[in-house]
Amino acid sequence: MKTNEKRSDCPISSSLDIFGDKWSLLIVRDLMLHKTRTYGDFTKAKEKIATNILANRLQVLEEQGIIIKLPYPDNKVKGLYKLSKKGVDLIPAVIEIALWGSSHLSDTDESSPFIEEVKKNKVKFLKKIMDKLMADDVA
Amino acid sequence: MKTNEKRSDCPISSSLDIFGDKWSLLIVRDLMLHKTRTYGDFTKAKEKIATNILANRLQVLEEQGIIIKLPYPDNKVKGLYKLSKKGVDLIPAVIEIALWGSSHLSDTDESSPFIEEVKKNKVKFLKKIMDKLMADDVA
DNA sequence: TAATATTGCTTGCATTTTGAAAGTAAATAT
DNA sequence: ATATTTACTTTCAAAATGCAAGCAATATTA
Repeated sequence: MKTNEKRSDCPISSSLDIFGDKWSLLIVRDLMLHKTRTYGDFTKAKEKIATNILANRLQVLEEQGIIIKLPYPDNKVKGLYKLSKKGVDLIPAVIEIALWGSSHLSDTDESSPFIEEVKKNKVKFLKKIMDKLMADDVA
Repeated sequence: MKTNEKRSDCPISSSLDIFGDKWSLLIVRDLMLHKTRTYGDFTKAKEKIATNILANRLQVLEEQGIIIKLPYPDNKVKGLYKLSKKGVDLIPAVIEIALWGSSHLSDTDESSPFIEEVKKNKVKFLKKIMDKLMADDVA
């Protein structure tokens, strides 16, 4: 993976240079909805990411300062991944993608609890979830 | 390209199944900023998309109902691509990505005229650009 | 304490996607 | 009538993806 090549100075293009793939934003999604996750938690997500891809995406997202890896309390094998401030700031984009999918794609999980809440009051939901994720010492 | 395989019922995952790559949203970007574009216009964008990839993405986006191909007036060779309603509805997501890139990535084109306008008043900008794109008979 | 299981990866290899370059057919311009 | 433009398609090498197995460092269980 060549993560250091920018195709242009366009902020959209440069963003997609980092997370323009089918997996990166799903990692952000899982961290957004669960606050922290271990490596094993990610592998248990229903989309079934391959472990080599997961390891690569976690590394890229960490290099880019979007996620942070912390030690797991009282366990030297496990690690805890969480969103950084830069990662939390990606949530509005992820939410817009979720809203689009939920209103334009069939057979998507419309009844997902967070989608309903977002539709009811997007600003309130965003504030709530971003505040929660930023609550503890985020870099 | 297998565009018909859904990894899960999650609206984020299903959205990324369609446009989770480095090019699709750049096509949406160009249509958002220029209203309509020909095939040749897309190839002239600064990111230099390969023509085989462009042809494939245009086909997928059309199949998915995100873009519409219209005949070019008085010319049987050219075509005109434009966003459908479903495509216009992707603009909020694209804008959030642009805002994120613009505030978190260095060397992005901060001074791009539309980014400044979005930062000044996002809701107003969105309304203006979406209204404009929806003005003429959008499917 | 010794054997077993868990965790977070890495490796090998086949398949799929991407990307650069060249090619092509239809239509338009000269 | 010839040259050029337009919108692709084809070819082939390189890179990314995905599946399965492997592995070393803990942690748990007997």
